[in-house]
Amino acid sequence: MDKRYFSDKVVEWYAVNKRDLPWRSTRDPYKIWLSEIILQQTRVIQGLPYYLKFVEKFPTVQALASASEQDVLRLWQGLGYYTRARNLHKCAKEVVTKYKGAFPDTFEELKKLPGIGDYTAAAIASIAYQEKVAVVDGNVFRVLARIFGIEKEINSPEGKKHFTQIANELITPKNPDIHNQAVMEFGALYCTPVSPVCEQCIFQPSCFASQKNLQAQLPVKIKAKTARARYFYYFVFQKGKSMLLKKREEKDIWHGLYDFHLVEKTRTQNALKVMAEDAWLKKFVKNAQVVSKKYKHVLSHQIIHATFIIIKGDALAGESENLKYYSTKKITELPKPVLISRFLEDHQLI
DNA sequence: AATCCGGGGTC
DNA sequence: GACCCAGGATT
Repeated sequence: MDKRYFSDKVVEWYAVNKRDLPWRSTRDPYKIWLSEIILQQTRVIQGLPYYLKFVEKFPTVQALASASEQDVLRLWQGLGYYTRARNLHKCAKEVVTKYKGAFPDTFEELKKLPGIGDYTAAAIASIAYQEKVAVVDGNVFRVLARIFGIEKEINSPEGKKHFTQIANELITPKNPDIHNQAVMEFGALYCTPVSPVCEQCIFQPSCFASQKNLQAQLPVKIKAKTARARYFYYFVFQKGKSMLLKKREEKDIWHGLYDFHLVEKTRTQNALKVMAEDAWLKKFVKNAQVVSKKYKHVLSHQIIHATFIIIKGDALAGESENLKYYSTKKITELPKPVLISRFLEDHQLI
């Protein structure tokens, strides 16, 4: 397919078919940045309520910068990839302190900020400042691979470089923002990962993948390794209307979020045996009233098998800095992994 | 260059 | 329940 034909047609298609989304009716770089961070690896339908919450609570970059990381994480709760939230906050603070509250207006300068990589820098530079730089996200990979029959792997450095070059050859000097959004929207609404709507697609007659029936084979990617299994034993100490919570500070999943005292094993074990083997926990075995409940939590690269053991009664004496009792009311205000939230709700503990 | 971070959707 | 999606940071 001719490149110019594609660019013209996809922009025409966008004018008619684009969704009406709140971040598309603003020129505020702050709101455009916020939407782009939220939409990383996240569908519009899932990210939209979070965007609205953030704009309402933090209408400006200054408001976000002066918030605590706790508040930002709590508002982010449930979205996943929590590094995005920590970098969001960090970035807001940098914009205020290093750029006097105004986002930098070039691709290269934007990339220096935390949480802003190639894709997000291109999105902000083009959408907020009309810089002629192509965005290359999952939608772009897919649309270009299928329509032009590009069989390079999208998750290799060479492949990524190749797609970036093609995307930048396609982009029109006039309205690069519209062109970028058009390709992504087309990928999100028509040229979808599974079951693309080729029958109604304007490019169907000249689409490489459609002609050769290779929609399911394109784009090509190196397949990921299988997830590793982890076994978490959570000990839920209840003292009246309080529970013992720990802030996760180690370099691992759920950094900065709160959960219970945790013992990790490499395989399934009896909960009481796990207790007996732990120097600190074993003294609670004899007077513990144990209520056990198992959960499985599937992440991209690991599978968490969690067993929750409730220990009732005023059992604990030694509270430490990152392990202490929180009232039921306070717990609702803390950022927690979904697994913990689900457990607390199931047992009506909050 | 390889690996780590999560949600939800699809079949 | 297995598989898919995929931007940025870290190592």
